[in-house]
Amino acid sequence: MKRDSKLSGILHVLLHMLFMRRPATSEELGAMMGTNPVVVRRVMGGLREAGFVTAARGPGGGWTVACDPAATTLADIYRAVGEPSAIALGHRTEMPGCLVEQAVNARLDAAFAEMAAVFEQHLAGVTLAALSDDFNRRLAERGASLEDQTHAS
Amino acid sequence: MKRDSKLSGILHVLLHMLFMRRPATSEELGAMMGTNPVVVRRVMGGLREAGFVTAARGPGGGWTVACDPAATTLADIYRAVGEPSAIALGHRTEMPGCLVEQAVNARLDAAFAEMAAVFEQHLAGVTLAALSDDFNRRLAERGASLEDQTHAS
DNA sequence: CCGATTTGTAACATATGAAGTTACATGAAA
DNA sequence: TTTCATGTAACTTCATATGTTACAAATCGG
Repeated sequence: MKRDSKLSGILHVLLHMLFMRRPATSEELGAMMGTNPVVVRRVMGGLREAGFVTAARGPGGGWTVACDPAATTLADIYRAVGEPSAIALGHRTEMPGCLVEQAVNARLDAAFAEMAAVFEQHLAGVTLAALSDDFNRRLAERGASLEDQTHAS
Repeated sequence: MKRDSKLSGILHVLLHMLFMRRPATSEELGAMMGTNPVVVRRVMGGLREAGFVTAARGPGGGWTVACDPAATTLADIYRAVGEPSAIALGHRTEMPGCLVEQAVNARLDAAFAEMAAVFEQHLAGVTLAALSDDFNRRLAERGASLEDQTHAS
């Protein structure tokens, strides 16, 4: 199955934005994510609607973080990007007239629901600030500077 | 994302096979699963290699369950069908030179690993016999007979 | 007002992978 | 030796995440 990488991608650019003092354009963020500016706008649009970022048009415009990183969890971001299904398995048929299929689906659904719950709980336990701390820890371990990470790399 | 339904499908036919006294052909199983006999052979092939079913060629041949349903768990079957990834989310890049991406990936990987573990544990706690019991319970609730479930339905 | 810059969005194109299909070889039973 | 069945390779189809093009709308500096 082709994996959805919206969450991964958007977290990446959000974290970069936390270290920038000025609005970031879709073009810049696209370069960071290795993708097209339009893709960035599409995904960031969800965050904008949810109020986690703001967008400004025109020269000097771009995207700005508009939430408290210590109060925003990965679960919030996950929902804002449309909560794409985290589960790659499914049923063969959704409307089984067959009782065998019903028995199978019921068990699998229970497992799927458990997975989804565990995932969201995990995300809810990690704030953007925590991610930012992770990053700073890695920087320190490497003895690298913030500027080294501005995605010439 | 297109969901992988091999586990769902194969459990369905396995359960049917438990209630049959004779080998089931790929054609019959395909009709039950609403798919092509070749697809059935492909997936059953994994179970055969793992020893959970046997296949016989020629007239009167077909597939036969060759394991103890009370000793075979859904986790066994899941592995036998190739353990397709249960997780629909992924990283944007796998080899990040960027420390931001590393920080993000590490957190997401932890969440994914937790999901996968929970899923396999859940599957490991359900035997084919338990599924069969589920089915019989549903039959009783409905007051239906076994024959009603032979997939004309 | 004008032109440059940037977001917003629709419409279309590409790529990936699960599932479906065709074709034919192999083996077993009557 | 014919018929029924699996075994498997090769190809097609379909869904959908992502990428691309095109252009409208808004904002800023002059």
